[in-house]
Amino acid sequence: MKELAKTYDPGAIEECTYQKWMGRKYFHAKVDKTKKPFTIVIPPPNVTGKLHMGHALDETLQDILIRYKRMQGYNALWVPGTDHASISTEVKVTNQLREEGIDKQELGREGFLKRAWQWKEEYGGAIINQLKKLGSSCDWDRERFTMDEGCSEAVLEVFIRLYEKGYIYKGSRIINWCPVCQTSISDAEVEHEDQAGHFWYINYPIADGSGHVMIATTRPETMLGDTAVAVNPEDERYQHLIGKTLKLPLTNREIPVVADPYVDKEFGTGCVKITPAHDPNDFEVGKRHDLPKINIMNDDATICCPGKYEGMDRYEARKVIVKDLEEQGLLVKVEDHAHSVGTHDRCRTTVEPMIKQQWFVKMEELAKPAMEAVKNGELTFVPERFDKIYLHWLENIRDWCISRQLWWGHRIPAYYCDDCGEIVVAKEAPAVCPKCGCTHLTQDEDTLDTWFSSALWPFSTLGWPQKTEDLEYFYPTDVLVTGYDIIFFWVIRMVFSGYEQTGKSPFHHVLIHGLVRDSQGRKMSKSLGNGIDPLEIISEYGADALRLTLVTGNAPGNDMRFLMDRVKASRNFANKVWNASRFIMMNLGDEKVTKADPGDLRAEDKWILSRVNSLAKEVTANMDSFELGIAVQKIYDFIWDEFCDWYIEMVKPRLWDKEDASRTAALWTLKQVLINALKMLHPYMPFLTEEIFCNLSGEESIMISSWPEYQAEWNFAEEEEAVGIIKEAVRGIRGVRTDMNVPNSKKATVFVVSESPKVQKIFTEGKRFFAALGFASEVVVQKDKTGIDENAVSALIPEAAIYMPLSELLDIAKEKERLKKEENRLEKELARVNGMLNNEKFVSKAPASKIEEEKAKLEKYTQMMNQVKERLVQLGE
RNA sequence: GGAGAUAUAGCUCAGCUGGGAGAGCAUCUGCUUGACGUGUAGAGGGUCACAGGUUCGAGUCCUGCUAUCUCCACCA
Repeated sequence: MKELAKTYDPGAIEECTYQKWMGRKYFHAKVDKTKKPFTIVIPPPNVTGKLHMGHALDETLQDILIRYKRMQGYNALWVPGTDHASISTEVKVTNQLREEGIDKQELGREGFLKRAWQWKEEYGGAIINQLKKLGSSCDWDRERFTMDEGCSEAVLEVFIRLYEKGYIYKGSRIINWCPVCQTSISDAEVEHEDQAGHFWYINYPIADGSGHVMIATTRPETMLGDTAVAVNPEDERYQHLIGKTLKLPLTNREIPVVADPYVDKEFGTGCVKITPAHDPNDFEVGKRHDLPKINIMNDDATICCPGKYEGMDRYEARKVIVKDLEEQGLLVKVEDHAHSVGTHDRCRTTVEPMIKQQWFVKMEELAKPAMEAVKNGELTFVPERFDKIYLHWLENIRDWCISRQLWWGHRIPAYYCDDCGEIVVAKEAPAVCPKCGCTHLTQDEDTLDTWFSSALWPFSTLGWPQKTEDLEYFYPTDVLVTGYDIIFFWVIRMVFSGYEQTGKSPFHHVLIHGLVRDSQGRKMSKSLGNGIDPLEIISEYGADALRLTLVTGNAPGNDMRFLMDRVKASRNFANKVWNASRFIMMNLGDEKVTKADPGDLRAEDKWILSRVNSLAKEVTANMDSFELGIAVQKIYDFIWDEFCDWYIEMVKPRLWDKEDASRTAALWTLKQVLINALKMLHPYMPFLTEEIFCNLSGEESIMISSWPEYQAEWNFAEEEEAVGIIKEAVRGIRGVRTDMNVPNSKKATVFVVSESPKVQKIFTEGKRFFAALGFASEVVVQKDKTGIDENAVSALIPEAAIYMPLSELLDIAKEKERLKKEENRLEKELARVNGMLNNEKFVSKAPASKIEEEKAKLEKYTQMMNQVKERLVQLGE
């Protein structure tokens, strides 16, 4: 057994421990029908990504579950990988090219993709290595990428299947356009934010010269594309206008006044300009009234209408248009108006609704089984409240725009015949057009939304669409762990894709976590510069300390603040475990101590065995219901409080005494309990526990050892009670001594007075604890106060009265004060208990066990109260 | 406009299906006892936001209300 350092040094062991695990293939899982599988697929981080606290939390939770299940004997598989992250990566590569003075368009599609792959190979792996620093036990042999061969095949397969079933269609519809990224984006990618803006009131002249119609708009520039003005059909003010024609200012185009219930009579002027090509609502109104759709913008959001405004940016055009209207006397007034503006979540640019030919997934039918899954419990969210958010989104789902005007991604497998216009959707380019037989076919230029491929991740990574053994065995996966921020983007799309393609939910449970915020509760962000780098925390405090910090004291689904004080507390705990282990190993020396004679086990041994036993039961139950923070809190308290501060201290005298017949039993118990505690801690703190476990047990690895299970022979109720009483007594003695300012060096005889033979026995057997824990020189147990100095200091516990003849130190005033306080407390307790027991309704309605419990308390408090009163009388009160 | 979350000790937060208010940090007072001062022993500190209700009993369930945060939503 090697000498251990005085403090735990994570840096010294993490790297080589991880290498050991990798080398021995402990993370690797293969089909084994004799074992039950447990599968998690990683939410693939973007290849552009750098490990941040959100990842650290996400990976830690998954690793805890995987390690736990692996120890429980499951065939645990954690599939890792990365996401190609279409826009993010494309922007990165484009910028890199620009720095080299290369224009993306000039380079062309093929050249660009070559560079993008190079970029992916060079930088895309960084995050994978960072995940390893955390201790993640992913099966790296199975690492996948959303654009690798298998995932790409799955994408083609799904696209074609959905197309053939009519779920994917191409259509000219109004979509969200990002003028900077120059691509369409889905509704989910639009973030709405409130911005201060204006309301411009503008007069549109009636063509027959009979006056004006006043409209209000937040976007005057879009009037260039107006093709109507709408009023509510029931609006009495405007009945006479319906059907009339207006002269659209600045263009002199004539547009009709239409009646449409969409218009809110109360809002604005009750007259709404209709711009079908640049507003989703207007688009709908336009469809109902068969209005023309006039596109007024280029892809970069400059005006494309011929004339004065052509080429102006949309905001510049707005200014000029307002000025022109003012000059023509058509601008009535301007009001401040806050309104919600849609922005692109990647670049914050205000999106422009535009009509474009795009590919869509028809969602209505696909959403049904996804909703049903949650309703019938096939799929559960932890915590449950996310059910509602998920269902609400699905109930209101709209078709999913999946085409992107980007190069980096899965190219849409649609081919157009240049001659006859036929569309062919196929895995490979057809040689000839099936309709006209020509050979002039061109593939669609667009790529797919990056979430299209991640939607297939749980099964594409297991070999789908092939019917692989892996898929058969490991799918559906068990748990998906992710943040609430991507439920819409990802979770929902995986679920409906899973049902559609495999007939099953891709996972049974979704464990949702919140965001890791900074110490002030702000989001960690690049622009604020308040991000904390997990790798720095790991190098300073260790991966285990970081992991523990991230999962302690936080309920699922809630955001958490990242506090350095908590990291330090976690580090301290690691050190505590280290030192407790060091102490045990020092005492074990070269002894193996593989067994103990049960007859040699003392009360404290049985107590701690019993405690670790019930801990295993509780922790297992907590982990099974995903209460990972509660579970680790219990392990933490057990190790630090019960095991270190009590058990180890209690057992020290037996260890010092080499002649003690029960020394081996103590060593054996220390070892057993430590091993069990380490095993329970291992999913949380893998490196620390591995290092100690291997030194202590001589076994290969803790991560392949078995999870502690509750065992009936380690259930010692009697000893638990006895040690409980001893602990109370020790606490009482310590409390009194501190109160009286008695130095530890001042030993005293401890008299224990109890009438109960059972309690007398407990204290007689427990005498040895009082020397070390209660600074006793001698312990005398008796049934009354005979022979005890009147002026002895007292400590009263429910089962006994304890006296210490420290008369020279007895401060009567202080002792009285303490007793009064105790009397006070007891009075309250007694009042409460009596109140309950005297309440007829309580006695008749409460469960019998509860009544018994309260009766027992009454007895205990009464006994205690008598002692206190007696003592007060003794002190002349 | 809907929906959700949070409100518990000075700070950051736990508290599962209702049955005597908890942790870490901070504060105060002790301790050079042979694992650990990244330690140890003790102490102080809370009308569990507010108001009702259900119940023998509510931090926990219900209703309302206030504050803060978040998500969803096409009000020009």
